[in-house]
Amino acid sequence: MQKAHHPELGEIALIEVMAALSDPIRVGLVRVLADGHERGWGQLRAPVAKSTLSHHLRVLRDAGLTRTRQEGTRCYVTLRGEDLQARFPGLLQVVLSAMEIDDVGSQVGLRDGEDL
Amino acid sequence: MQKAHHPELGEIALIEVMAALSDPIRVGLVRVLADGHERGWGQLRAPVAKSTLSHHLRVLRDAGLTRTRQEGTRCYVTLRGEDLQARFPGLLQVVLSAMEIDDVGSQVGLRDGEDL
DNA sequence: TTCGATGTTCGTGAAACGTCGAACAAGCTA
DNA sequence: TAGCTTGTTCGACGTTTCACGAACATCGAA
Repeated sequence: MQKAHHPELGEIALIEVMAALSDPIRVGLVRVLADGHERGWGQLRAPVAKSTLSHHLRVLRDAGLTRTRQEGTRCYVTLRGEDLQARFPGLLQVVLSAMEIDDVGSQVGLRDGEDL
Repeated sequence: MQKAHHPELGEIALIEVMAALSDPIRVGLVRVLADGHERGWGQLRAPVAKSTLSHHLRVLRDAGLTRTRQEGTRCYVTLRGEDLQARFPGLLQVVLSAMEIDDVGSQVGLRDGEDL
């Protein structure tokens, strides 16, 4: 499909990261990806239309939170855990903990019983 | 003037906190307040009209990040550092560090040479 | 009481956001 | 080739956000 711009490590901006994490759907996606496993696009289950999901994944990518890889017609997405740790140490960890405390984004999950 | 709703500790929502922190002016305000000192409204210097500043301070208050106290015609604002620590441990610390790394919100400061 | 200072609220407008369905592009598969 | 699947892109729409100036309310000072 196309370019899919990923920001460099040094280009990851705090404001955009925060903005990306201020939507429940996106927070849910981050939570699903938090185990570090790469996920196929189709495994993700969220209560929105596919165009909307595409939009949210793009916001996450543009903010530098995730990396998208393409293989044939499919996309795979991963959390940029190490990059985030390098750029803003501790941020991801703390936010993930906070997500659980507040139970944000639980509406997002994986298809059926896929866990790992 | 009026009510000025402050959320209870348990009502502080992660999504709103993140949303509040996704604006440079508000991040700057948080940074100024990060030393824990209470600040008079008039000490704050930000490149926006006063009605806009009022708006931002309201967003921070509604999100549970700050507490506003009134005395006569003046308002004083403080970071709810302890409450935040209790609700989302480590979050504020990490975000403050990230703010410095990315130098966000440096356009906001205190009037003249006021430091403490 | 009158004035000035301080913040809030209101009305407005521009921009951004979240959402959707439809149309499109690209790659498998038959 | 034709058709299916997958994901992106494109308006469109309504909501929310940010910004401003003007008007208002409140209090302290003159």
